[in-house]
Amino acid sequence: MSVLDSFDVALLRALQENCQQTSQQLAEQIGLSPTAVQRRIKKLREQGVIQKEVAILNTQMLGNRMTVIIQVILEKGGPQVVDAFKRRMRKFREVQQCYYVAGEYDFVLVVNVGNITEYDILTRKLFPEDLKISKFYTIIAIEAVKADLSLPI
Amino acid sequence: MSVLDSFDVALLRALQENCQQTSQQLAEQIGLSPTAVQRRIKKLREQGVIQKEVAILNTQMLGNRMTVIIQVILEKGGPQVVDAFKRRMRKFREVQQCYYVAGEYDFVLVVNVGNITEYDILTRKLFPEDLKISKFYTIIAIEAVKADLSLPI
DNA sequence: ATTGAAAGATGACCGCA
DNA sequence: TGCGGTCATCTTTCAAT
Repeated sequence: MSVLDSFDVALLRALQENCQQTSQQLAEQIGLSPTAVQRRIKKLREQGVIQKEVAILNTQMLGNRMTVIIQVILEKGGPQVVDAFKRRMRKFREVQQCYYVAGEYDFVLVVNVGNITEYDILTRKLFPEDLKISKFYTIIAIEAVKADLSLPI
Repeated sequence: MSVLDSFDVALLRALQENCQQTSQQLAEQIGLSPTAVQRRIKKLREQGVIQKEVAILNTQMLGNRMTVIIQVILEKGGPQVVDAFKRRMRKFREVQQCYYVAGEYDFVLVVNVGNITEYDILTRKLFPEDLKISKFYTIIAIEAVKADLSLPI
């Protein structure tokens, strides 16, 4: 993995804002030729620095969906319990984010569901009896003031 | 705002995975002609259903950055305090996500910084004396097991 | 849904450090 | 050798039918 120069950083910043810009537009912004921009994008994709390029949808336009934050404490029990939990979380499309955290809780989840009924159904599937969940706390989001994943590089 | 049919939903699902697919690729997946796909994408963008299209970067490839979750309690004091806080959070690139929440806390933030020193500097800027912050609790993420914003539609 | 014109991406080639 | 620039070609988009 080669090191990123200032052109790469400028390019990544621009692509985090909008990845549909033409190489010409990007080229003007960062001061390079369109072809050089393309070559760099290709490389950054291959290296995995650019993980994916995705559409961000407007939650408010898709029925009043709700976001909840769930803090989870697992019953004490080795890394295999933790790993099983991680694998489980990755499977559920409703679990947008899952952080393995230090401190009082073991995991913090950001979950998106259509309504409170779906929330209830989901938690039963996420945390079945046989899974070693000790306790979980739910925080309901009233408003997503800001929601992106861009890195402040 | 017109209602979404099953083609739109299929299209949105695909674009949440990868927004760089050609209209031909998308057309094959959802069973429509490339032109129809283009028209629908155009409309969904104009309507704002597709909010933006962005590159997701690999945190691990950009120096060992850290994610922290911060729970904030404001001092009691009308909507103008809440609004001022929201406006402030939107300004900071390090604040990836900010949820206004119900319950014990007023806000939950997901913050990304380069290291613990940057975290310290940031919190001083995020929560200056004059702002009505009563208390904040920080949770350090050991690992981002999953991090996306795609909606489970 | 098909078609044709315009725009953009991709690859080959040259030059420079 | 690695990287940037230009040019030619192929692909994709987009609007009109």
